[in-house]
Amino acid sequence: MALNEGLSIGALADRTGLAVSAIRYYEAQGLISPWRNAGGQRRFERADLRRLSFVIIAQQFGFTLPQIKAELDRLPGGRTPTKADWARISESFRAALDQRITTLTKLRDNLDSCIGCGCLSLDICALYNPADRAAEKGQGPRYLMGDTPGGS
Amino acid sequence: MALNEGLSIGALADRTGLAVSAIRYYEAQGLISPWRNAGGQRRFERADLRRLSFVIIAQQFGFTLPQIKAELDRLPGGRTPTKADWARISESFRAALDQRITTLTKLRDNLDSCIGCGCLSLDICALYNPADRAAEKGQGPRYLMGDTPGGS
DNA sequence: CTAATTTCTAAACCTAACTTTAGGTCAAGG
DNA sequence: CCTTGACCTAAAGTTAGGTTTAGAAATTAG
Repeated sequence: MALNEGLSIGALADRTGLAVSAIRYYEAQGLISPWRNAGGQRRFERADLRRLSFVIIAQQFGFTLPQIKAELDRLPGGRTPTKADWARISESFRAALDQRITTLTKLRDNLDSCIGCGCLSLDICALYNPADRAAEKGQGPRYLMGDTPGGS
Repeated sequence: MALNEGLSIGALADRTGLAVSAIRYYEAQGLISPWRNAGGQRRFERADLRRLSFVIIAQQFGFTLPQIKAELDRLPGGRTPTKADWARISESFRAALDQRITTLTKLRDNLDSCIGCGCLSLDICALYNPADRAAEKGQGPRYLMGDTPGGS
């Protein structure tokens, strides 16, 4: 191994725990931009490793890939997040998390007040909440347990 | 409208707020079993209305349709949930909710302890690699990360 | 009775985030 | 040199939870 040739995709997969196919997919989505060696194979730098860590973490917070890309793109000069950036981004994460926790807790409280009532009535049950459900339209899976974070 | 002919699918859609297509889909998934009139059209009873209410509520709790079906199927005699059943089922819901809240809260605490650290290091960041990442039931590998001590 | 709604079925389409497959190419070991 | 094994691309497949479409039959309104 010569100088600093960077990591191969397989090595990166080993270090991140991601599948090779997932890393290629992330590149296709514009989340990372590895360079290519003479033979056309991808080579990754430490910056890519960091960006991927960021992706993995942000996903746990429920952000979609476009949202994560937007966050990375918003960094001045398209940098990889530094300590200062991270502090700013954390605010957004924290807010999204807080909101999800609040939503779930409210749902649980409704459940508690409903245990034993057995009503399941469309008209009066607090658990049945047409107002919230009416909002969502369109195709695709309903992952509507609470809210999709992100925004702004 | 003669005697007790039951609701048409459109009427049921109006009462539940569900789309007609969704109701047909739920039937295809075995969540409800309406009868058919002479012309082959679906007719729904109040029991179906209740089952659908149950489905709607359970979905808000994040249960998948197969899980919901399992819950409905487990009722003695395939009944629609009554007050007593509901109390029992609520336990299960409550537990699932509690766990979800716990997970999110832990994630938030990790975030708090990480704000300002800016590490995003695969090896030491607490946000990266919560035990949950391996437990995700997605299609892909998503395996556990062993520590990768040592450099590139 | 006729026109306008509803409803019927089956199959195709939708999104998100990937994986799998097919058919080659590159790189490293013996 | 030859053979693995890792890598390449493009396209199609996967899962969840439905929606949309097309063409035909039933029901309802006037």
